[in-house]
Amino acid sequence: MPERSDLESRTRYEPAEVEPRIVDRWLESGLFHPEPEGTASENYSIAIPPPNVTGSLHMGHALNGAIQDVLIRHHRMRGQRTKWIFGTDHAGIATQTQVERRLIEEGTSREEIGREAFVRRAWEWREQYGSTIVNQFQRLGASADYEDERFTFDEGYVRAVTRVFVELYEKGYIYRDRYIVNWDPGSRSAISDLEVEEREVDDTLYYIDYDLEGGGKVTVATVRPETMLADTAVAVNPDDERHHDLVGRTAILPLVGRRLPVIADEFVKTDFGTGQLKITPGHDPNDFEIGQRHGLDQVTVIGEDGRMTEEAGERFAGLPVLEAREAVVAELEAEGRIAKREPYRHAVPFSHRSGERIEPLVSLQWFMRMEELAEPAIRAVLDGRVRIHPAGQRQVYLDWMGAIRPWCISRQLWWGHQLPVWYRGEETYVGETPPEGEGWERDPDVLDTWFSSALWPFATLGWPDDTPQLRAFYPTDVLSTARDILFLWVARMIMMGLEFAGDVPFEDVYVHSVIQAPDGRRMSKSLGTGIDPLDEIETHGADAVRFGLLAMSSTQDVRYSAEKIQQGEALANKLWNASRLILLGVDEAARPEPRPRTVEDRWILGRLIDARTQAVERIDAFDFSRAALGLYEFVYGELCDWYLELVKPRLYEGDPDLSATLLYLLRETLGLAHSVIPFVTEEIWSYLPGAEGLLAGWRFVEPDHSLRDPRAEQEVQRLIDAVTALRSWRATVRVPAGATVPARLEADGYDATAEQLARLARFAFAADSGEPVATVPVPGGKVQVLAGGGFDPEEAERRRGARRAELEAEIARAEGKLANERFVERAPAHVVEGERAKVERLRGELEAL
RNA sequence: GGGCGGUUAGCUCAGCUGGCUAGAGCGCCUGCCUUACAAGCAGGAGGUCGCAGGUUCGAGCCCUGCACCGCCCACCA
Repeated sequence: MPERSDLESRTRYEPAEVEPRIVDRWLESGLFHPEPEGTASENYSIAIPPPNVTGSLHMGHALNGAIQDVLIRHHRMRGQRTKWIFGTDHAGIATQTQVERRLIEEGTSREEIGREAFVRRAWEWREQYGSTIVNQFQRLGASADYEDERFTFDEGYVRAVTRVFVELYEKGYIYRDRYIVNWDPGSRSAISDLEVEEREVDDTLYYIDYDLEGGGKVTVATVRPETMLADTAVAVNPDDERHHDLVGRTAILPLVGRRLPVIADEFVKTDFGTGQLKITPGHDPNDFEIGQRHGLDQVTVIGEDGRMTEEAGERFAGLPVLEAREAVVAELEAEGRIAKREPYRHAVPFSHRSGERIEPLVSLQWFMRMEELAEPAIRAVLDGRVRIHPAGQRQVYLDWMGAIRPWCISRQLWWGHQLPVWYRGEETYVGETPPEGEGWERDPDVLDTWFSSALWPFATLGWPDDTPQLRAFYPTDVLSTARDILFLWVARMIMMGLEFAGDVPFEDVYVHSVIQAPDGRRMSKSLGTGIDPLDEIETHGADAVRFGLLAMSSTQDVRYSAEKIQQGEALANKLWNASRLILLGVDEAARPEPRPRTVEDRWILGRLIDARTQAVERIDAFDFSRAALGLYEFVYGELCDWYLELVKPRLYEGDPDLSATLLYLLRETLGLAHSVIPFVTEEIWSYLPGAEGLLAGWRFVEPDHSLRDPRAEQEVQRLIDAVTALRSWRATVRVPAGATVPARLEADGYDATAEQLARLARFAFAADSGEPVATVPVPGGKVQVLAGGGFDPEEAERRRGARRAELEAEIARAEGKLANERFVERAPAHVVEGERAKVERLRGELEAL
């Protein structure tokens, strides 16, 4: 049990000491693991975007973790049965690449040790590193259901993946085809369009002459001369008058001698190059389609190993692509066929995974047709069953879904869900269990990682079985994620959820900011711009990092702000020290209970209700920045700066009602702040008299609106404004900080607060009728400063003059408005009224001066 | 090429459906070790809201054009 002496000695909150033991207490409590009872509509659930099993926490995880945890803790404290579905993704390419790298370091390779041994190594890798990211989420304070952790290779999960594949195959959506794909030489696998990124590259554009049969020539432009070996046609635009006569003729492919028909196709641009285009259906996606339109042959001269094939001819076979390019150019040069070369900068596809340049090639792969699944997923967003925030992302989703293309789902990897497909001669078998009979061979390919991820919200809950978990937590409530996987993952979850789980997978999609480096560049390890959230947690505390990230977050991308983290750190420390003041000062027997006795008591109870109401609204609206900053404002600007200062004398005297009120305020504030800064609030909770169990498991009660007292709130606001005015005056006229200023209060509305005003501003009010030496306007009147208080009369005069000028200018402005008939006529009454009231107020102040 | 978002204090950002003298944090200046916190407290300076037009009684906010910056999508070799 915490000791009072600890509170006395710990004048500074030390997150690094506190947070790890709080994590342990939470995990031991079982609070994060709900029993699957009730219905999904009454419960609250979120499925985490599963991090890569061997990954580690980056800033995006930290932000998204903070966001989801705020939602989860908030709803848990509002009394809902709450489940944060947690687990990890096998992350096909990423994990396989890491394991392969290790093998190469050991002087071997995946080919050398074979598939079985490789998969075993990958599992070992997972055993070794799989807990890292889990511990890191725990360190962040994420209150996920770790007792029910899922992995995309869990037995049940694999069953779900297989079931979905087989059903989609049986429906005819999944098919095998020979088609041009994005071949990633780095991972030696096909990848989907979404895993390709364009990068600007400096290339050379070569102009090559091809002879025409019967005389003449065509000149084609290309950045990849080596692919000419696979040309099967030359094309011109049908409307290009320069080349009309060429259509139907035959060109001779240099170095190879193949006869190439000259065809007409709309794709060819008349204003690029020569308007004559070499057609290479085997190695260019556009040419592939042109080839299909015209029934051209596909020749493959580049193999999956990135080297030229036998078909390239014996001079080139076996050469890596770049060497082949040089060799081809050299031979063309020797034949005098390079008409021109020019430097050329253009966008080229690269693998998002391996970073290598994509090699488009024709390959036999499994594809999934998407239109049928997209249609209901579009409708779900259009009719609001799924709401996407911010709204701009909704249109992006709809546009992409409306133009959806087939998805290449097979990957030539070993770490993944192997296709449930077997072949025997010409026969193909697809099923959840292996086929009967001899001689079947299983397709070696695995599924795109995103295929299994698409099932995450329901496969984690036990689908395809009808489980209590599914009934209690599907559909989930919110999916929070980064923009870059809106198509890759979110859209596919919606499609799969509707098709297989019979409902949308979540009702709200929150697309959060991308946190950029402080200089605006992308945060990345390779650029050296990455900031490790765990380092930040170590130095500033998880509360600070959570607060800072939430305060930074926005509907657009934001730069990482060290100041916001420090603001969070300051808030945690402030709350800790405010709690020390309260806990060390209250009666030992006191228990939390609102017992307002004074105007400031009534005022702060009203402020608390407002703070709480706003927090709920903001969190419900996914406005995390304002939720965090609003909390800061309440704790600093209202509770600490004013209320605690106001009640200190009563606290030192020992007022039992105040003790009860203070403990109540502290308890409610801890509850209010907990979802944002869970650690420091939990730590303080452990010292709070009358607090039972863990704050993480505490249930909010609805605010008691009968505690509101608008008049008291007004009086205290007036007091605050007056104190501020007097402090400002004494600072500018150089009253010594410790001095008390003798004065007479000539203002209304301070019956209950005059004493406080004098104390906080260090003035002494007397009924003295002496001649004032200076006047300070305060709301409702003025304070007449009497002789005896030392101040700088010149400064006082300067201040008075400056203020007078300000007031006159503002009064003139407002009166100008009011003199404008059209304003009085057309502006809403309350605006006009407000303007009149302003003039009156400012005139009052001017007169007081 | 198409689309989306941005440009507000020295820095990072708020500013909701147009309406008090445009705000916050940090930084800066001044003063205070006031028995919760000096990583604190109090006070202060600092902004022609990217540019040019327009609508309106009234524009940081709405409209048009322009200039930069960022992101997404897209099949010019």
